Amino acid sequence: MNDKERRMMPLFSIGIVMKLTELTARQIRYYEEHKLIFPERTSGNQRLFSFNDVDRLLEIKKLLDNGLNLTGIKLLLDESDVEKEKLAKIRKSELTEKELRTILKNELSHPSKLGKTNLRQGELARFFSKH
Amino acid sequence: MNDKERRMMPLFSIGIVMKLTELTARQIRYYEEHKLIFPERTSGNQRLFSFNDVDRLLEIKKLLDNGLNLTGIKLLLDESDVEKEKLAKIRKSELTEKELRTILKNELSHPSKLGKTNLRQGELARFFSKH
DNA sequence: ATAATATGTTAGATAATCTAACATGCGTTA
DNA sequence: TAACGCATGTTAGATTATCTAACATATTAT
Repeated sequence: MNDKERRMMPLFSIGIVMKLTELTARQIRYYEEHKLIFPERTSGNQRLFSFNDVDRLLEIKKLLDNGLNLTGIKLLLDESDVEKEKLAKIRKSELTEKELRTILKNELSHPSKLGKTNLRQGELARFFSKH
Repeated sequence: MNDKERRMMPLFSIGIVMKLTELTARQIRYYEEHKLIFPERTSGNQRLFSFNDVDRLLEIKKLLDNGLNLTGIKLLLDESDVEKEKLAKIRKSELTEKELRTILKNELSHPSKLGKTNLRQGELARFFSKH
């Protein structure tokens, strides 16, 4: 099991997530309803959140504070996810030479957040990592 | 907030801990009853476990497999905790010269697990750390 | 053979969470 | 200004998860 999988493991009940994020249950469910997070469910239909989910909620909270609405936040986070995928692939060298050239070329014409602070590890992951 | 505090944060319901440890609720409660673990409680009296608690449960499970009984396990874990405290103090240089000399002298006559693999970071903590 | 240990199982109570509906405050727009 | 949409609050009723306590059972130690 690698870090990515660890951060995706469904671990936390909504009660804990409320404390970790200082969001209400209503808010958390509303964000799920609008497809900003995708918590797992127990066999009895209760939500189970991962580290990633909590990170995302903290990010959502911050962006709401900054005046964005849910639609904008969804766009931002989705794009951010795409960038993260790219970075992960690059790190693991899963790209062919051609793909890599395509990405880099594209990066030159439409600079994204690839490599910027935006892509550093999530708030909560840092919170719980060891160093 | 440092690592020690993070690992002590009450985060997991008993249901999650059951899955993480593959222990039954009965077993987990029994070990608490016998003072091997000390999970927190919610305001509604439901148990909340920390990383440390889960680590401890995995250790207990392993030792039971190896034929120890709860009494012996408690002794081992308690002693191990003492050693960890010593190590932590040493790391943070919270010891006077005299205390340090006392520890080292004692170490020579009654070698404990100080510094041995026994004191490496807990199973779960490693499980969830980033590298 | 009996006692102790560790765990299973059950019952009944309580806590936590779920969905769905309606309410509210606050900008935005017609 | 009135109507609307968005984000959130609140409530009700149902369901799931967890709790304690008691009794059952299998294995181990005396």
